[in-house]
Amino acid sequence: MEKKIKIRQVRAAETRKRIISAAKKLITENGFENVSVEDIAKEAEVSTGSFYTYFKRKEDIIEELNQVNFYRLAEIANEMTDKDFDDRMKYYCREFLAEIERVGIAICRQWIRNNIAPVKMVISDRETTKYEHDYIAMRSLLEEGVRRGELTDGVPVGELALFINAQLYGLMVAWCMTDASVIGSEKTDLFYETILKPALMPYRQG
Amino acid sequence: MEKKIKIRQVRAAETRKRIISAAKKLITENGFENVSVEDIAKEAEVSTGSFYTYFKRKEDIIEELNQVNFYRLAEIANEMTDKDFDDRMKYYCREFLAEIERVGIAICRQWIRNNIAPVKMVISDRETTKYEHDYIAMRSLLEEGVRRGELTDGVPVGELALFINAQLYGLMVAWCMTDASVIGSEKTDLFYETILKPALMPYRQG
Amino acid sequence: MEKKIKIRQVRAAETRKRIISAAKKLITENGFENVSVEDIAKEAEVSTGSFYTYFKRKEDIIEELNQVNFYRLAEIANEMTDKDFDDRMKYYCREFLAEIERVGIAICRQWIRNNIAPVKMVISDRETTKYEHDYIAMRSLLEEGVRRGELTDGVPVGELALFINAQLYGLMVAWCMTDASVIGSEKTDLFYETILKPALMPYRQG
Amino acid sequence: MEKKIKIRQVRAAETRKRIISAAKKLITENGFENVSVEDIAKEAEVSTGSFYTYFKRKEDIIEELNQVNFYRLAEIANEMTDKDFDDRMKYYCREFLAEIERVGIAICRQWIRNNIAPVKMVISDRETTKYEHDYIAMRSLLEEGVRRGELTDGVPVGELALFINAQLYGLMVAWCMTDASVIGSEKTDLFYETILKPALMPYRQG
DNA sequence: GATGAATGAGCGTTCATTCAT
DNA sequence: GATGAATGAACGCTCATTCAT
Repeated sequence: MEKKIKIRQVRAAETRKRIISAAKKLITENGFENVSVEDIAKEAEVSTGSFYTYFKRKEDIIEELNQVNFYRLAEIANEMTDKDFDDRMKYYCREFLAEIERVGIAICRQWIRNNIAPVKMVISDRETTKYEHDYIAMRSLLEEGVRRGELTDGVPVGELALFINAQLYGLMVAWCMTDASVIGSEKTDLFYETILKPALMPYRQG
Repeated sequence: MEKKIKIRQVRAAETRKRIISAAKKLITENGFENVSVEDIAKEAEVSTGSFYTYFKRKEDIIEELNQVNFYRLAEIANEMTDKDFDDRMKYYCREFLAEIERVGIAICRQWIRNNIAPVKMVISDRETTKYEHDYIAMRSLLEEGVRRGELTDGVPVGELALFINAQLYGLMVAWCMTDASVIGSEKTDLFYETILKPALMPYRQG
Repeated sequence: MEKKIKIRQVRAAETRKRIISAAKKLITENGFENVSVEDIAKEAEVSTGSFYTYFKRKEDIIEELNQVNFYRLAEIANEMTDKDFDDRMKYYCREFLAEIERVGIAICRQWIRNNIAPVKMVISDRETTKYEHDYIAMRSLLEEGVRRGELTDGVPVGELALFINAQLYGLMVAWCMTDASVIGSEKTDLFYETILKPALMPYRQG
Repeated sequence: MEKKIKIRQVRAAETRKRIISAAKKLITENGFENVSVEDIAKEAEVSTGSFYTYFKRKEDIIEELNQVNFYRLAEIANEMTDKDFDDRMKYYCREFLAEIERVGIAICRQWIRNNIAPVKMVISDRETTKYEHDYIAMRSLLEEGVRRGELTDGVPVGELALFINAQLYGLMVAWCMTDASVIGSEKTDLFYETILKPALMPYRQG
C-alpha cells in the first residue's frame, strides 16, 4: 500500500518534470506568449488537464524556468584559491553571460521582460531583487580582492560594482538585440583587459 | 470649400492624436500585450473601426510611442567645436540616458521589450536596427576624436564602441530594474572618469 | 444654367460608368465577396460615399456587370453563308471554349463561381441569365440548320441545345479541374465527329 | 475505465455529428458565406469553441458535407449481372446526378467552387483528384462493356470517357445555373438514347 | 453631387481554464 | 491523479453603410 503511494508520488514528480522541460523547450523556441498550455501538454505527452494539476495558472510555470545558476557564481569565484583577482573577475563575468547564453535567447528575452520591473524573488531564503543580488555578488568579488590584499582599501567598491554589473547587463541586452550576433561571453575577457584593468590600476596593491 | 476641408483634416488629426495619447497612456500603464484595440478606442472615445482608419495594424501604433530623440545626439556632439573629446563623450552618454529618463520608466520598459528583439526601424530613410544605430553613433564619436587628433590611430574603435554602448544599455536596464533608483544620467560622468578615461590613456595623442 | 445642369448630368453619368467598370474589373479578378466597396471606389478614383450616390447597396452593382464576348458568337456562325451546318456548329463550340481559354483559367474559375448561382444579367436590353442566353444561342444554331434545310423539322431542338450546351460547360469545368490539361477547344471537333454527328444522323436532310 | 472512455468518445462523436448536421442545415439554407461559425454552434447547441474542437477552420466542415457517395457507383454498375451495357451506363449517369441533387443545390455549388481548382483528395487510400476519379470510373464502365463483349475492341475509351463525364459535369452546372430547373438526373436517359447510343453504334458487338 | 471620417456589428479564431468522468 | 471535451470571453480586424460638411 505504502509502496503504491510512493510509486504514485514518484510518477507524479516525473510528470511534473516532463511538463517543465516541455515548457522550457517550447518557450525557449517560441517565447512564452506564443506557447499555449495545450502545446506544452502535447509536448509533455499529458493532457491539458494535467497541466493544471501541477500549476494553478499558466504563468506559474515561468518560475520554474529561471533556473539560471549564476546565483552561486560569486561564491565559487571567491573560493578559488589558485586564481588571482583578475582571473576570478574574468571567470565571473564570462560565466555570467555564458549561463545566460546557455538558456537561450528566447528565455533571456523573457527574463529581461520579467526583470526590468523590479520583481522580488526568493533566493536562498532571502528576498531580493535580481539587481540587488547581482550587485551584492559583484561587491563581494571586489571586497574579496581587498581582503586578499590584491586591491587597496580605497577602491570605490559600490561604483565599480554598479558599472561592471551594468556592463554585463548591457552585453546581455546587446546579445538579444543583435539576435545573438554579439556574443557577450566571448567579449568579457577583452572588456576586462581593455577597459577594466587599466581602470583598476590605481587601486592595485604592491 | 478649402476651409471646410481643412477643418475636416484638422478634426481627423485631432482624432489621430486622441488615439495615440490614449494608446500611450494605456500601454504605459499596462503594457502593449495587455491593452486591446477596443480599450484604446474606448479611452480615445472613438469606435474600434476608427482605430483602423489611422493604423493598419495594432502594432503600428507602437511607432508613435517611441518619440525618443537621441537619433541626432552623436551629430550634435561631433559638431561641438569648443569641447574636447572627453566633454563630447560625456555629453553623449549623459544625454543618451537623460533622454530615456525623460520619457519615463514605463515607456522605457516598453521600449526595451520592443527592442530586445532585433526589429528593423527606419531612421532618416535608412533601415537599421536600434543597436546598429547606436553602435554607429558611438563609433563616429571615437572616430571624430581620431580625426581631430585627440586619439591615436591605433584606438580599437569597434571594441570600445561595443563596450561603451553596452554600458549605456546596462545603466538603462539598471534604472528600470531598480525602479529608477539608480539614475544612469547621473552616473555617466563618474563612469567616464573612473573607468573609461584610464582605459583610453594609452590612445591619447600628444 | 441649363448647360451647367447638362454638364453635371454628363459628368454624373461618367462617374457612374467609371464605378461600373472598376467594379467589373475587380470582381472579375477577385470575385464579388473579395472586393470591398472601398476597393471599387479607389479603382474608380471616387470616394466610397460616391458609390452610394449611384447604388443603394453593394449588391446592386452586380446587375451592371455581365458583358462577355461570346454573346454574338451564334449570330456570327449563323451568318456564315459559305459554311454548312457541321462547320457552323463546330465553329461555335470551338470558339466558345477558345474564348474562355483566352481569358485564362483564373478568371474562368471566378466566372464559374459567379455564374453557378443564377444571376440575372442584362444583355442587349433584355434580362436573361447566362444559361438562358447560351441555350437560346444554341437553339438558334440548330434552328438555322432547319431553316436552311440542313436538318429536318423533327429535330428535337430543345434537348439537343441542352445537351450540347452542357457538353461545353462540362469541358470548361474539366479544363479548370485539370488545371488546363484537358483543353476543351481542341476537343470540340472530335466531340462533334465522334458523338454529335452520329446522333444528328436521323435528322439529316436529303 | 474502458467503458467510461467509450462513453466519452461516443458523446464526442455525437457532438461532432450535431455540429455537422447543424452546418449542413444552415449552409443548405443560406450558403456557406452567409452562415457564421457562431450560427452553426448555436444551432448545434454547443459553444463556438467546441466547433474548433472538431474542425480546425470553418472551411473544414465543407468536407463533411460532401458525403456524396458516387465513389462506388461504377463498381456497383459493373457488378450488375442482369443489366446490359446500356442499362449500366444509364444507371451510372442517372445516379451520378441524382446523388448530387440529393445533397442539395447549395452544397453542390460549394462543391463546384471547391473542385474547379484541382484539389487532391483521398479516396479509398488513394490520392486522386475528383476529375481523375470520375474519368477512371467512366473508363471502367466502357472497358467492362468491352470485356463483356458488348462493345468492340476499337471503341475509343479515353475520348468517350472524357465526353460523357463532361456531359455529367455540364448537366450539374446547368442544374446550378438554372436554380435546379434543369434536372440532370431526369435528362440522362434521354441523353443516352438521343446522343450517346447513336454515337456508340459503330462499336456495337454482334 | 462629392467627400471621407466615423461607425459598430460582425467575423473567424484562440486559448486559459473547468469539470464530469 | 489523469483525462480531454467543453466553455465562452476576448481578440484583431473588416467593411457596408451613414452623414455632416
